[in-house]
Amino acid sequence: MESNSLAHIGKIDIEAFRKDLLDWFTAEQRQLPWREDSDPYKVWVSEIMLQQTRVDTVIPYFLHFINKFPTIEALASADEEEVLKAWEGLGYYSRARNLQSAVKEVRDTYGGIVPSEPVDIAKLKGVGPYTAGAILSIAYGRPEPAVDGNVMRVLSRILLIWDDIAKPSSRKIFEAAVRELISHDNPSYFNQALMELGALICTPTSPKCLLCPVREHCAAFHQGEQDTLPVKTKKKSVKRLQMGAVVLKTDNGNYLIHKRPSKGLLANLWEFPNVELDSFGSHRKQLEEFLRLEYNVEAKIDNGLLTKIEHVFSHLVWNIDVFTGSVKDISMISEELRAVEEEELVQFAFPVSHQKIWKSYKESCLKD
DNA sequence: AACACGTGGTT
DNA sequence: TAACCAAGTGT
Repeated sequence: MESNSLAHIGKIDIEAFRKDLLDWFTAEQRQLPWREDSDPYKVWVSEIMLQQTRVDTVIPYFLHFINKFPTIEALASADEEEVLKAWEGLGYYSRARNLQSAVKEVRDTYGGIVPSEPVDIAKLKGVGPYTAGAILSIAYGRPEPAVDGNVMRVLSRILLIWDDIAKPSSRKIFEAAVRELISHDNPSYFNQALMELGALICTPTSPKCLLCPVREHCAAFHQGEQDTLPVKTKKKSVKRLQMGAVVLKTDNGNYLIHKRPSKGLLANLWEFPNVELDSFGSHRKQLEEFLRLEYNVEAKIDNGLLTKIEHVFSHLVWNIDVFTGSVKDISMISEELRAVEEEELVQFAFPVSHQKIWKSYKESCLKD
């Protein structure tokens, strides 16, 4: 990390590198909804959505979200339920809650103007070093580094940096590199160009070096190391949990749904009642016991599985056995449970696995 | 520092 | 198909 991580930076013709990179971006950049103007709020929303998420996935969510919450004021005054519903299916739901929290902070503390000072913007919830640099450079033209996975991959190759990019401590090496390389005439294009190059040309596998506008500046290309960089250690394998879930119909035709806790996995999203199962005894009995003890609900679980659903997260996998069942008396229903009509379900934000549960349930109803 | 935190596309 | 990947942040 040390001083020799950036040994190759002195060998680059920085002026020529900037020009080649910016000329390429000017000619080849994709037309994306968040590139139509540099409204700091829209830049902000796009950057949060793009965290760990593909451009093609984000586009429809961004269009809908900006249409529904066009301004900081609109988002700040919205119900959290509405915001989560607009985020449904995007994943990493704390992004949505942190974004709304930070937007309220901007309304209340900064007069509704996204702060343009690094120390201020970095305080906002959900705005880390990358997002701060992205907003500052793209919306305000400040020469701040915006180092994401693309930038680390691209610069590890151009500058032949062998540090492990999976280590948090490596990011500052790349920030130091960007501070030396960045165009002060157009920091916005420079940062976006580095990311666009990573997305379109300098890809994780099979980089398209023969199409690369800066290959003559690239140490890895000259040394034939483009396929060995970046160095990135592997993460450990995920844990598997056996879950049981149940679509529970009340005697007056409503369905029981549960709101998840405000912290942790899928926070504040709604779901069908579910619990981790052990391998001893009947899954039906375990579910009935869980419903009685946890929610004070006396339920009859039907014989036979409705379906099995696999829900893959970054760090774990749920194998969900899905049942159907009925409840007679919900007078003593617990707080986090709601009995809602079928038509009302669309108002609630569900994780993808529970959307699949409902879809499967509706398909099974058609057969009767 | 290491791990939690979603989802869908690719290899 | 299991593993990996994609414009990271919070704790």
